[in-house]
Amino acid sequence: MSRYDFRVIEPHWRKEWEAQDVFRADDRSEREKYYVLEMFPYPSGRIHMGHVRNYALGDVVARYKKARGFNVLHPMGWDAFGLPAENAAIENKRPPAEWTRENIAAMREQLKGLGLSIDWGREIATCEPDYYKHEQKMFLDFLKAGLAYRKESWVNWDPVDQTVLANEQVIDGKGWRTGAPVEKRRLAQWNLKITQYAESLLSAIDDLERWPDKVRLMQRNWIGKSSGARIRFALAEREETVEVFTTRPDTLYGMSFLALSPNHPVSERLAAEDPALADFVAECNRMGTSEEAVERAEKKGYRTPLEALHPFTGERFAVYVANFVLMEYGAGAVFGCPAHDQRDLDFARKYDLPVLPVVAPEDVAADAFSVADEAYVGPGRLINSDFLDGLSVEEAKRAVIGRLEELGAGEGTITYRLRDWGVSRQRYWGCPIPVIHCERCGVVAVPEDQLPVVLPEDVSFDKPGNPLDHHPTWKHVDCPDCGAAARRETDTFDTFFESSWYFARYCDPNNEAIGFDADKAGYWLPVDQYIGGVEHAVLHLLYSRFFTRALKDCGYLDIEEPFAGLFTQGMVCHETFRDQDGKWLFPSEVTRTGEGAFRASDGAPVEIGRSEKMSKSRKNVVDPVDIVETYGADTARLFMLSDSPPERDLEWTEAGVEGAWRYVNRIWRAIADADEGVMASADAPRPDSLGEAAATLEKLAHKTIDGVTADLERFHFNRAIARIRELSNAVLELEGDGPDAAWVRRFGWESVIRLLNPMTPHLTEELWRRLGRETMLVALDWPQADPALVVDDQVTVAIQVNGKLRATIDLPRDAAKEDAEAAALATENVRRALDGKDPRKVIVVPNKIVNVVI
RNA sequence: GCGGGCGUGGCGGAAUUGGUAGACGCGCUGGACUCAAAAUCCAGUUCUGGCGACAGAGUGUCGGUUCGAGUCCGACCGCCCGCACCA
Repeated sequence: MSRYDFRVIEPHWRKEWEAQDVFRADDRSEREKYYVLEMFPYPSGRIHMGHVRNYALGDVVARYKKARGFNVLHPMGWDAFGLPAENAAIENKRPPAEWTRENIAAMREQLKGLGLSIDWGREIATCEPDYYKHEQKMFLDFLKAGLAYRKESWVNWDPVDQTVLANEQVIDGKGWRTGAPVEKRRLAQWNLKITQYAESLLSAIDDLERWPDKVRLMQRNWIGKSSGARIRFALAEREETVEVFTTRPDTLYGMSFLALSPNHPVSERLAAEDPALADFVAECNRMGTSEEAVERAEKKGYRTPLEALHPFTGERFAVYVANFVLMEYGAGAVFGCPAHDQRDLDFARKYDLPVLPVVAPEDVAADAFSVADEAYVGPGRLINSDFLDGLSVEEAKRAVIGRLEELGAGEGTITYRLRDWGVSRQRYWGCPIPVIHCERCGVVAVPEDQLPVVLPEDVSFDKPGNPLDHHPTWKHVDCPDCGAAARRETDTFDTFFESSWYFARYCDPNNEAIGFDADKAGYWLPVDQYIGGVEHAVLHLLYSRFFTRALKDCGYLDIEEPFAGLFTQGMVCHETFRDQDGKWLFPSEVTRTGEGAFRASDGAPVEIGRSEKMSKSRKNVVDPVDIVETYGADTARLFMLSDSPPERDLEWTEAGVEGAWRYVNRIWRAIADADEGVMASADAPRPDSLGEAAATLEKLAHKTIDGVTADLERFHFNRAIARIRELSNAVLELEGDGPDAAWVRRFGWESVIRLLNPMTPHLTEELWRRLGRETMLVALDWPQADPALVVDDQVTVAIQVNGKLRATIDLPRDAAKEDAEAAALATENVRRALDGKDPRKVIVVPNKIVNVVI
C-alpha cells in the first residue's frame, strides 16, 4: 500500500511548471483577461495560516479561470515598508533594508512551497527605489493637481510608534497596530484630498455589485453623508460671524445656546486672552477619544463673553466652548436645541439653559407638549416657531433653508464624515516625501529629474526618533529654486500609500520610466477578483479607490474603480491552551486525549479555552511550514478549503488535516495502485452501452462536473469538495471489471482529478500522468458536462400526507401530473391514511413532491 | 446608542425559486485484519421509544402566512462584527 510521497512529487511538478513558464501572464492575448489578486503580504519573515488561506483561495480562482480559457494575471509582491522592520532594527541592530530583504527571500520560498500559480516574473517589493520612485512622481502630480496639500492640524499621535495616524488607523481611540491610546498633537502634515471624491466614492459603491454588502455598508458609513444647512450666526457687538452645521435647521426656533469646539479659531483667540479658558481647552485636548473615555466624559462647557444673534429674531444667546464639539466635523460649531437633541438637553440642564420644544408629535396638542429628561427626536409638526408653525419637519427644513438663503445667513449643504487622508509619518522605513523646505522659498517640490529621493540605508537607531533627522548628510540639500541651503522633508509616507497602487504596478512591473504603461494597465485593470481580509474595509480598500480616481485625474489611468470583484475571507482560528499558572501554551506543547488536554513535557493538565483568531500573543498558532513538511502543500490546501465556507472563520484542527490527508491517500491508492485491467487504457473509447451501475456513475460524474463548476463560480469551495468526495466514493464503490466498468472507472477518476486540480495541483498533476496522460493538467481545459447526462430520466418523488413525508416513489422525469397523483394515491401509506375517503386536494410539484391533503 | 450579520446533530457544515432537513467531513461506537498497536477496510451514528418493521419529536423562543416553512412575515432571546460626543 503506497502513500502520496509529497516530498518528491510536489517539488517535481513545481519544477515542471516553472520550466515551462506556465503561469506567465501575457500582456497581449486573444483570450479574455482575468486578473486575480490577493492582498500582498508584509514580509515578516514567516508565512502564517492566514496567508495560506488567502493564497489557497486565490489560487483556486486563478487555476480555475485559467482552465476556463482566460488569460490570467496572478502576481505576488511585498508590502515591504513598515514599522516592524524598524523595531527589528532597534532590537537586533540590523538595518531595516537588510532585514526586510532577507525576510522576503525566506517568505518567497515558503510561498513557492505552496504551489501557487503565480507569475513570479512580476514580483515587486515596495521598499525598493524602482517601486517607490514612481509614487514620488505621483505625489508631485497630486501636488500640481491640488490633490495634496500641507496643513497644520490636530492629528492622532501614537505614543508607542511615535508617529501620526490617519483617522482610519485609529480603532476605538487606539492605534491600529500598537493598541496604545491615541493622543492629540498639533503638527504640519501632508494630506491627500480624499474628501474631494467623497460623493464619487459614495455613489459608486452602488455599482460595486461583486463586493460584499458588509464592506459596501462600512464604506458608506465611513464616508457618512448628511444633508442639512450651514448657518452663519452674527456675534453681538462684533464684526464677525460663527458658522455652524446642522441636520435639523427646522429646530432653529428652539435654539438656546451656541457651542464652539475647543479648537475653533474663535475659541483659540479667546483663550489667548483668558487663562481660565486656555486651561479648559487644554483639558479638552487631553481627553482620550476611546469609547470609555467618551462615555465617561461629562458634557462640559465654558461660558464665553460672546453672544450669538438668532438669524430670524435677533434674540441673543450665550456662546459656550464645549468639550463635545468636534473641530473636524461640520463647521466645528453647533447651535444647541435641547428639546430635540439629547446631548444638547443634557448640556442645557447642566447649565440651566432654556428648553423650548418646537416639534410636537402629530397626535399631541401643541400646548400639552413638553420635554423633560428625554429629547424628542421623532417626526411631528412645528410649534413655537413663528412662520413654521404647523409644518412637518421636512417642510420646515426647506422653509428655514429658504429663509436663510434670502437673508444671506446660510444655505442648504451636505457634509461628510470622511476627512482628508494625512499621509505624513515621522518614521524612517517608508517612502521619502519628495519635497524640500527652504527658508526663503517655502516648500519646494523635488524636481522630477532628481527623483527618486532615495532612502539612505546607512542609518542609526541609537537615538530615539526618526533616523532621517539624525542622518549626518541626507537632509541637507540646496534649494532647487534659489540654491540656498535647505532641508529635506524627513517624514515618510504612510505605508498605505504603497498599497494604494500596487495592483497597477503588476500590470507593468519592470517599467523604469513610469509607474505603469497606460495601455497595459488599461488591458489588465480593474482587478477582476480581489481577495483579502475584511479588516481593510475602510483602510486599504478605500484608499485604493481614492488613489485610482486621483491617478485618473492626473492622466495615469482611465478607470475609477480598481477592484471589480472583492471577496473577504474569514480568519483562521484555533483553540487556546493555558497551563495551571495561566500561561499560554502552543498547540505543539499540548497532547489531547479523550480525557482532555495535557502538557506534552510533563503531563500536567491544560485548560482548553475557546477558539480564537490565531495570534502570537495567545500562542494558538500552527506554523504552515511545519504542516507542509508533515503533510505536503496539497493536504494543507485541501483542508483549508474543505470544511468551512471561505467567508467564515475557519477552525484549524489537527483532526481536520488528518482527514484531508486520508482523503489524499485514498484517491492516491485507488489510482496509483490500481490493478491491471481494472482501469481502461487512456485511449479506450466509451463502450456503446453501459451497464446500469456504470451508466449511473457516468451520470454522477457529469452532474459533479456541472455542480462543481457552479460552486467554484460562487466561491462555494467547501461544497465543491464535498461533491468531489461523493463522486470518488461512488467510483470506489463501483464493482466489476468488465469493459464498461473499466471505462467508467477511468472516466470517474479523471473527472475527480480534473475537478480537484485547482485545490490540490501537485497530486492531481501526478495522478493524471500516472493515468497515462501526457499533457499537463495545468494546460488542459476545464471539463465539460454533457447536459443530456446531467438530468436523470427517473426521479424520486416525495409523497406527503398533509405535508408530512409518508413515502417516496420513483417516477419517470416529467411524468404527467395525473400519473404522479395516481401513483401517490396508490401507495400503501396514503391508502391507509385516506381510509377509503377521497382526498380534499392533491398538490403535485413535478419531479419533486405530491402532497395529499385530507 | 446607531447600523449590519448569524442562531441547523457531539463538532465543522449541506439544503437553486418555500417542496424528502442533516449531503460531505470530523468525532464517536461496534466489527475485520494484527501477538499488539498504528494504518487500512466494513457497518452504524439527529433525538426519544422499540429486537424490529415502525411511531413520535426536531433547524434559538413564541406566534403568523401556506397544501407545505431551516427558508417568508411579526415579536422576543442569544452571539458576533462595524461605527460612535457626527451636530
